[in-house]
Amino acid sequence: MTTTSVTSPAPIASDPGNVPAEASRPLRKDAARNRELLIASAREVFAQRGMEATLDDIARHAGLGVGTAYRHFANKHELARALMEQTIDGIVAALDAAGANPDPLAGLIGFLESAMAVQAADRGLRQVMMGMHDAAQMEQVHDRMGPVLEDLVGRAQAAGQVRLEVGPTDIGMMVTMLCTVADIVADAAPELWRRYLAIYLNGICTQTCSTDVMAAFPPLSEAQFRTAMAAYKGSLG
Amino acid sequence: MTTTSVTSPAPIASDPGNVPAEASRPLRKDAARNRELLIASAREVFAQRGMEATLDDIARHAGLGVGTAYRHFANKHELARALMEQTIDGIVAALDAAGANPDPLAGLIGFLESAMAVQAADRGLRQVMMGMHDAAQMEQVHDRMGPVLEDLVGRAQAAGQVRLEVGPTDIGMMVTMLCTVADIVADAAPELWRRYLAIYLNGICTQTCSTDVMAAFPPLSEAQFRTAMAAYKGSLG
DNA sequence: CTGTACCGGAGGTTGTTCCTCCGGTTCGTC
DNA sequence: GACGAACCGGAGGAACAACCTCCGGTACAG
Repeated sequence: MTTTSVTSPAPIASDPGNVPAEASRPLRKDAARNRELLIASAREVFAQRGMEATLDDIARHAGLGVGTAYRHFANKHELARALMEQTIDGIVAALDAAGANPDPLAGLIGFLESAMAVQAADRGLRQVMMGMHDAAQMEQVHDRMGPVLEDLVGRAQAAGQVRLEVGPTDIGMMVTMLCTVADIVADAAPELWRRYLAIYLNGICTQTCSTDVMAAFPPLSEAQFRTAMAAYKGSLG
Repeated sequence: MTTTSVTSPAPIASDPGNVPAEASRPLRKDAARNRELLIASAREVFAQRGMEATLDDIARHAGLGVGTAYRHFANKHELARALMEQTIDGIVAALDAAGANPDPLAGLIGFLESAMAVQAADRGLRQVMMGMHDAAQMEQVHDRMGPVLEDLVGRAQAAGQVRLEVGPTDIGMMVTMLCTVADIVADAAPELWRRYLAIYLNGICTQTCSTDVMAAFPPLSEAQFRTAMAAYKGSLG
């Protein structure tokens, strides 16, 4: 879509190039420092607490006052959007790389693993990818990933690696489901999504495999499961 | 929902027996009628909009004033809890029945299908089962279902029907994931959870199957997927 | 017909989120 | 080293939402 003019190569993070309407004078030293602090803080806070975090939260976490935060960013959405864009670009790039893999299933699995690893560590990102926060940004993701994914699945099927009943949106739905797992066990077992990815892949592939993954990431115990589900309480929304 | 008569012979629905501290006189005719209206309305509203519905909403949906609602029920939680309890009792009963099935896998699958069918139609219930609303009630569910599920999975493994790496909490996690799907496609394809249940079963069973289910419930088209994800926006929390 | 139980919904209370405002501080320049 | 512009901080107000109460008016039971 319209590449946001908000940012340059090293987007938001680096320099005073992102006031759009004005060739601004260089930020004063303290202002520049605080801007960086805010961006770093935002990254952490959004990753940890998700999009419902407040600009107030971000400011406080950066050790700054609220006013300072609002002077630098009109609102949290502007900030969040720019931050997410960077991360999503990385995921899309990973998919493009996967699309070039001569072994389509290996490419697909590799992509899923890297994309999920990023999402497992970032609750804000999960919310964007699951459509729970910014619809426009999610659309953009689908625009860029849809065709590549379709091609990859098609080729994996042609190669006899993936069952013929499977469709491209099954992959999207799988990612969404795995994000739910990642949300639930973010604290207890941050890599448990790998187990359920393995099971699901088992379900859509022609050959059974992944016994080793399932051994490496065993199921939650009954007690762990209960604790995790209870903690999930307010986790979304 | 179903058009069943509101006056079921079940707990909360029937009569003035649930004012605890007082052997109350029978409700006046209009009061009794309104009480039933409120209960029916609550069932619909919670199922459709989930637990974040307000007693105000329920009253309005019943065509009554807010005051009337608050006179009958101290708050929405009291009402919700009683309502959910009935539904959950049904699910637990289904599990107990499944536990008695001589074919453990058939029992397990039958239970999952019936439990998911109920949850797919009731967003409020999904929230309770996923721990997003009432922790105590969820605990109760786990207490009653945990042992039966464990036994069922164990027997299915002993019979060589389910892979040995699988644990009982995998079933719980699977249900949770399927609830996410049900949430997303509640409007677009209310039975699509069956497809993903089939895929997961494929992933945890020793034998591949379910080709027919996957054909009967095909994947969303790209366009459907996008629409559903976009609509999911505020669906949770 | 009369008194009591019940109805309705305006509006108060509390809690949350977002943002603004301005006295005081720091920076960079002369 | 001193002055003005740019910046900081956080109290607090505006906007919103959820929840519940109150009381004038209405419908039922005897």
